[in-house]
Amino acid sequence: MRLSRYFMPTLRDAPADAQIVSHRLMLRAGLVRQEAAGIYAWLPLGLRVLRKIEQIVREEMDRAGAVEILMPTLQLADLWRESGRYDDYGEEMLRIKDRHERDLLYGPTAEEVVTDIFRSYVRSYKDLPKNLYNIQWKFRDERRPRFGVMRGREFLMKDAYSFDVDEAGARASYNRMFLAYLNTFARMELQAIPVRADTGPIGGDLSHEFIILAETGESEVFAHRDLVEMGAPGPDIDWFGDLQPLVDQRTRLYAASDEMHDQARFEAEAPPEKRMTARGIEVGHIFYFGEKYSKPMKAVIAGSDGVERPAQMGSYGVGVSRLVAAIIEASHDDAGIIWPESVAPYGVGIINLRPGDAAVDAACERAYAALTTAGKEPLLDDRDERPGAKFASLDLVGLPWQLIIGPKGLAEGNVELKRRATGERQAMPLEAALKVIAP
RNA sequence: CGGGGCGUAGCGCAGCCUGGUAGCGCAUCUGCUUUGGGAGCAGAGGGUCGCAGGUUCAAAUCCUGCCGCCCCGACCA
Repeated sequence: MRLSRYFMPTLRDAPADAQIVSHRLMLRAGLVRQEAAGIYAWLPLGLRVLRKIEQIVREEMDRAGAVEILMPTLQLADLWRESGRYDDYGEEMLRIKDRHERDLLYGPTAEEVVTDIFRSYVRSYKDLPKNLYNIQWKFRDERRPRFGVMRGREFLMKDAYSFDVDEAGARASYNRMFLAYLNTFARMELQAIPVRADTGPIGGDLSHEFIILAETGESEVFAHRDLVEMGAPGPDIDWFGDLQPLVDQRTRLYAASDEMHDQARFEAEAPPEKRMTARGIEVGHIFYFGEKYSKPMKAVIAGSDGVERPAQMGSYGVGVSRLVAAIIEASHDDAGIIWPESVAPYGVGIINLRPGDAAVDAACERAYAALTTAGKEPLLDDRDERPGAKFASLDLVGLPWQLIIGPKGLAEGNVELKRRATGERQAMPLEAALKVIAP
């Protein structure tokens, strides 16, 4: 993409409304524009990041055996009356009427819809397990939207729903999601800590929140340090084998968010040098909730004994749009965003320091063509701006590499290659720089 | 929803207390000079001062109501 033809409205000053760093940087870098409290338009750069995150989530869901569908944003109130949640959900649900005076709602989640789909087609234990997911916009009429897209009223969520014939199967489904989440966040270069979460009235120990570490996060986490260092299991595990040991390994170490924290247990279970207290952002939440929806909605499955029983269900959420902000919170500096390579909107910014200079233009075009061919998605800054302005706006939008091409360097046969994350710069011939970026 | 704050040009702000017909920086446009970390000079354009009432000879400024937005708290991907 050439900046001269692009739409990347960067701002020198962030609007006063934006308080936290990710919100300020998202507005300054031209990723989003606020339309109302908690409601945002996604601009080209922000949309590209959102799509890349979405794609990573999709790939890891697919790998773990989940199957993508797309459910509507508008849902029938009658379905929610069946589960009993229409009256329970409260003011956060955006309720609307169509022209026939029928009650609809803009979905805050999709347990009812997916259960309705499931029960329409699946009858036998032989068809299980199933895990259906979608990546769709959700609406919650938050009392207090805040922190930009971190807590919006409209947000993009990946929500998966597992169906199993019994609790053992449901636990296996839960484990797949548990490990898939660790892989998902690891691909975004985030350190995610699974912490035991409140399961509410369902009980049991099968609910975890995934907190990513960021100094500016809203919640405090207390965790055994080994948990962070253990990292993700990686893609090459036997997804339909016994995952329990891998999960146990990661759940027996102490980890709690502030509301679940027990200092005495923490001190008993983790030696002082292993106790880590940090700030974090919740980016995922998984639950096993059994028959909560399948029972009232009569999503029943015939077992091998021929007896019909409600399906055992779990649900698994990832805040896709929230992740955009969370990644920025976890990865930025005074100059702007530092995108992990996997979610960067473009792979490399080519800075033409002197548009109109034939040699510089030619070198930029050569780099642009080579990097495009190599799949590195270059963004060529060919605007008629001063060098300083280009450096500043490329630092702000945070592409992993900057390839700086100007007359002075070219006279010596060199371009300059800068790593955004470290600030490290190196002069070298263009061909060498291209090899570094696209080996 | 309770508490606090803020709405003046695209963005950041001053002016309001003490009413007299709107200003600064950045951005934008034109010209010239510049060009390796957000240039300099000269000129230009752009504002129903959130909205609606009221007080007054006169309202951005005072009063009332409403709307919007932000922050803290209680709740949440």
